[in-house]
Amino acid sequence: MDVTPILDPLNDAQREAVAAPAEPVLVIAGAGSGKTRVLTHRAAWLIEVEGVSPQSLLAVTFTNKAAAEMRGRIESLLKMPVNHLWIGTFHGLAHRLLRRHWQDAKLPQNFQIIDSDDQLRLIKRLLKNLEIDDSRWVPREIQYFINAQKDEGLRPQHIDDEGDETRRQLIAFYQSYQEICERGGLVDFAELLLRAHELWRDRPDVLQHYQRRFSHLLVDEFQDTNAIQYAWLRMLAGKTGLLFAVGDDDQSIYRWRGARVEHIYQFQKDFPQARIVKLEQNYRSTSNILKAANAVIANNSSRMGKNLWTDGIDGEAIKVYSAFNERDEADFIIGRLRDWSAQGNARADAAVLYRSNAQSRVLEEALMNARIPYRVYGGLRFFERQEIKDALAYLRLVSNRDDDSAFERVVNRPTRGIGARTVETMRAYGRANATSMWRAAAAVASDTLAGRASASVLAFMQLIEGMSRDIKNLSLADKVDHVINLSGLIEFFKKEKGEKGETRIENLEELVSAARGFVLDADEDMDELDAFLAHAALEAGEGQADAWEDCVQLMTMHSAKGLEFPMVVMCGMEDGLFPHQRSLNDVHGLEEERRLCYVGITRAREVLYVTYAEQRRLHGMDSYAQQSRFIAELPEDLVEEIRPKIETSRPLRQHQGNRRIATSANLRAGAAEEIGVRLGQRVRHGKFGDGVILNCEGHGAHARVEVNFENAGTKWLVLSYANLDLM
DNA sequence: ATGATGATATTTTTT
DNA sequence: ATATCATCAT
Repeated sequence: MDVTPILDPLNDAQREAVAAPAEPVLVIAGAGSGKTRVLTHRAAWLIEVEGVSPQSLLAVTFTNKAAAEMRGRIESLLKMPVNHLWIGTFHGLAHRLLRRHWQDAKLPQNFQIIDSDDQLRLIKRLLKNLEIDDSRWVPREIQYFINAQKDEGLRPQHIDDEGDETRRQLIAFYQSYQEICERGGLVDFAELLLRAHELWRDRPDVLQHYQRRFSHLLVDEFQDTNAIQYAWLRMLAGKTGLLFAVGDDDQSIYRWRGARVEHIYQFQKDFPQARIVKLEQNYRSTSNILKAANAVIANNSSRMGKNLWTDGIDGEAIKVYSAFNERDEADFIIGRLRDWSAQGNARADAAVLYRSNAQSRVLEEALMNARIPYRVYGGLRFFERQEIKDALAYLRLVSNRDDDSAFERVVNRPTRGIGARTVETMRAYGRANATSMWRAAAAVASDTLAGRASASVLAFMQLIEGMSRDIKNLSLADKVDHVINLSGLIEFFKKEKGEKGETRIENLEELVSAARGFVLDADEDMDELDAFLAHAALEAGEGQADAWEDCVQLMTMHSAKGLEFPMVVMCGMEDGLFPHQRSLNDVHGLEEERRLCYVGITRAREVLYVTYAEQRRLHGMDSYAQQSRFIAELPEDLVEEIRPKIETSRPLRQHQGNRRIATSANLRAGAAEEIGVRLGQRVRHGKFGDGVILNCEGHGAHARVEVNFENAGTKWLVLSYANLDLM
């Protein structure tokens, strides 16, 4: 057996993990230390060297992208396709189990998956239906509560209300929500995991089957597992299963959605014989960047402890720029991006990272003005678009009439004379008789409802029944096409003003293509339409499937995790923004923000800029902030401060006399002359109108003037950007 | 059923 | 500043 291709490209630590004997292994893999490489080489090692059948391997990831990448890399290592190797997301694998054992899991065969948006709508409707004072309840919080309980593996009957009325009510909501889901055969994301766990818990025979089959479990991003995911893994591993988990406690940034780093410590308790391997050699960044990252993360108290190092070069210093305001910050970034391009680098190799999405706007405006192509990550994905979800809801209703979530979505979309009143009547009937909207509609249409409403409801029901009959023997794509055409959605969107409707119709056509390209997994014995609907829910598609152009990359630090760029700008580094205001108050929150900062820094390969604005317009208000405490945590000797401001405009100290003030005034006048304006000069601004120059500071591209506008008050403007007309 | 008006809140995101 | 949402008027 030639093990060279598997072991040769590895360093000692990586090799120790990959070639570990049959024992549980926990790999603490620092950023850029070759985590995916270890995972894929371990799989190859097991198959090729240990003779483990691919069928006995289960590899779990968090995202579809990671799953696809892992499969691709294992196949290229082994130089053969590994179809029987189960690689997937926790949710995807749980879904697979539930489809195979739908009866044991007490689900209808055609159960459907609802996404968080469907879930939220369901909860909003539930509140209406229960005639609850909805000013007291925020649907999002109820959703959060339900998911948090499910993530912990808890059913309503397991939860203690602790004598708290609010909590008691929340538990009641969970209960009612669950009843609606059960009735409609609906399964939300958290439910997939919980059900799969309960399936194994309640059916030892089923569990045993999988325990026997999967002798080796590989887990990616282990620090991101929530309680139910870890419980699921532990159950599957049983006494003899071998868990190989890879993660980084310092990159745990998803506590707010249930992830528990503590599982890394729990692992060592649950598997005391486990081998722990730390990967600390970094193959991504310059030494300076790594030193900075190490220094920042060292301020966290709860960590396993790890120090990244490289045998590469020191590289450039980390450049910190303090901007006057967010526009000046954006201008500075534009300048650096221009330099970057001018030095012959690809724009796509530069990324601008920010803490929250709202920050992208100013950057986008500046990039647009500067004619620099850019791409914003995140945003609406294909299967999440309204029109797509509308079409899918029709399909869901065709597949299962009791799907209330789908029913409510499309019953009056396009408008067909079934208004709020009529729907309310149906809801009331449904609630009173504990039945679905569809059955309620049937019952109500024949007696309770008035003529017009009744006719509309009957027409809707006939439409769905008709669709169901018509498409029975059609191919999947033709089914989708037919349902879209009969639904009336096309005409409905045609009436929409602007180009929006046009785009929506194009998207619906795209949905038909997606259906045409959909291939049902050969060893999955399930209805093709149901499989397609599940696929739509579990893989919402690309956020921005733009053609690959050479674009600057804009994204949040969260979405940057797992990526790397030769040049990185971390912007908006102000206390209150990053670390975020809502995380400032508790230690856990602050430490998570710091880990996020660590993630941001370690995205950079060669060049790292850190910027902040002293003044920022946020929520329509100007606010002043201190630079982020994380900036102060960067070692001084690694940092180069970029300070364009000149000292003349610094506030004068109390003890300074008139003479100094006069000098200062002269200096300002001189500075004004230098940048081509005169104090007291009248100017005109495109937006603020006419005004008078009161003051100025800085020079070159950073020169600013203070202008007193007749109608807009006093403002500081960056001269090179403000486009002032001198009068 | 649709549109205008005013109140409200505004991290992070995958499945 | 702005997006979302409920409420009220047309």
